[in-house]
Amino acid sequence: MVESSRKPPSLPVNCQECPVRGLTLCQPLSGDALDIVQTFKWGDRVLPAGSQLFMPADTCSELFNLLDGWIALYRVLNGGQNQILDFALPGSFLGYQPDLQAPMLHGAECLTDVSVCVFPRRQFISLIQKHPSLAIRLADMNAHRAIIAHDHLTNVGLRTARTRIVHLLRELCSRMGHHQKISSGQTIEIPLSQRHIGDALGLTNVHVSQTLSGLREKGLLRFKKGRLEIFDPDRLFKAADQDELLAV
Amino acid sequence: MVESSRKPPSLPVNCQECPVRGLTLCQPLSGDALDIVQTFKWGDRVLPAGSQLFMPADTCSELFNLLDGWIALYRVLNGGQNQILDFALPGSFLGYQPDLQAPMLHGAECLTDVSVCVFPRRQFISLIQKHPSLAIRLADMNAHRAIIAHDHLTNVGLRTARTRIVHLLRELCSRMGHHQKISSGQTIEIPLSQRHIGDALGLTNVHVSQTLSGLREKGLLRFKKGRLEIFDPDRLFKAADQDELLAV
DNA sequence: CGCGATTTTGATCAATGTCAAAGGTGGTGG
DNA sequence: CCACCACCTTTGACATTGATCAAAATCGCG
Repeated sequence: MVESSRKPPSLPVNCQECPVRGLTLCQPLSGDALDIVQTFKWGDRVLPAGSQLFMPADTCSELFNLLDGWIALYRVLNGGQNQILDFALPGSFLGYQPDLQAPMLHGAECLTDVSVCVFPRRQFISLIQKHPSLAIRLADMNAHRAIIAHDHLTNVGLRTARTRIVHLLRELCSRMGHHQKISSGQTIEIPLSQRHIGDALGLTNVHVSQTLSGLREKGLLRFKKGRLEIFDPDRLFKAADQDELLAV
Repeated sequence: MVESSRKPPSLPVNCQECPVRGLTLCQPLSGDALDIVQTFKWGDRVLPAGSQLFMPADTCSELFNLLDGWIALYRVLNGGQNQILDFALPGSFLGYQPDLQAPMLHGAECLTDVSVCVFPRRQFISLIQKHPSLAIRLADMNAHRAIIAHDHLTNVGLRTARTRIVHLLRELCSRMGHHQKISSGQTIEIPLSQRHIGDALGLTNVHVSQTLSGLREKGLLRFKKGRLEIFDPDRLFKAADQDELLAV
């Protein structure tokens, strides 16, 4: 399931012309410091849709900057149930946890073909020690992850299936850069299956399907094969903002 | 609702004898650097149970180290619904978000009498720029917050009311330092009302009450007036670990 | 003693899960 | 080109969880 519109950057990637410079960890670095990071990084890697960048409980010797593609971060319980914690978009910094030696607490599954830039885990602490602006940037990115997790938690804890789905889709649109008004009938590529949506929101795929049908029949949106079409953004998002007022 | 066993530290607090040194942001600092932080901090503050350290949308000129007491971090939706995002225990660093000038995204309500150590927000960035170990510590604490949020999300997204409650209580016990085996009949102070539990887990207070009754009738635990009594820790936690096997 | 907040209980209802089956879709190999 | 297969989506019937509403009981506190 590769998106036609997505063209992977040519590898290896030079930091100076990194396609996600302004979004990543490296964002605060000036020209010289960027060169240092350039020598620090191990290289780049491409993975096909459906593969795993790392799995829960892996001991991982690398850290990653997501250059291109979508990745789902998830946990699994003993019972086999799956919770998607977050969707990582280009610019995300992946694999960092407080204890860098500890096994990973979550997995990372590629939703599309993906390319990443690879850092060695070992020397990472000394790198950010030498570049305090990186450490601060890292603190900010982690704080941002916590905020996104809190959004997500609020969505799952407080809202009904219908508004959960609408809020998730809106957040993804906004994180893709569609902040400005979405025009009626606009279509946006969101490379998720209904199962992914359900796993993110604590719903079954069946119920997601039924709920999406309802939204489609009301003329609000259509979600088909990774393609989101928004018919009535005003009504849709105003209702979602006033929360819970998407009633019948 | 003040806990009898809790005695607030005498104020003002000297950093060298800080009661939560090893847990806070300041943990990596040596003697000299600690003195610098000592001069940096504005002072200490005591708040009564039920008061708000800050509220959602506040523009806040301070940052806080929680010295003593419990605080609930929460969000509210337009509809007035309340989601508790996390419970802050002594050592938590409160108020940091990526944009330090932006209005707070969540509120902080004191669950007990509380004492905090207060930092000025303005010069905070320059402080951590001068002390990279602080920046790294901050990154770690933020990563840890994200992990806790992911635990919480998984709990709410995947589990049934009964296991949600058990897992929450266990996590709180563990964060209070009761890692080691909990003995049968042991009682632990958890200063929450059933409403708080519900607000954290996306359940109504009514359903929390009914579920706790069920657990009590099964001889597993009792939760009464902020006092958790665990009768059968083995059965309780083994079942909770195998997830969902707390059936009837 | 009396008041407000919290907890308990019971009855009913709505939202969501579970199960089962059928239809779509894309990919693969003959 | 077709046949087949795996996975995803849709639909319907039914079961279950948890919400809602209401009222009584309990607790903390002045």
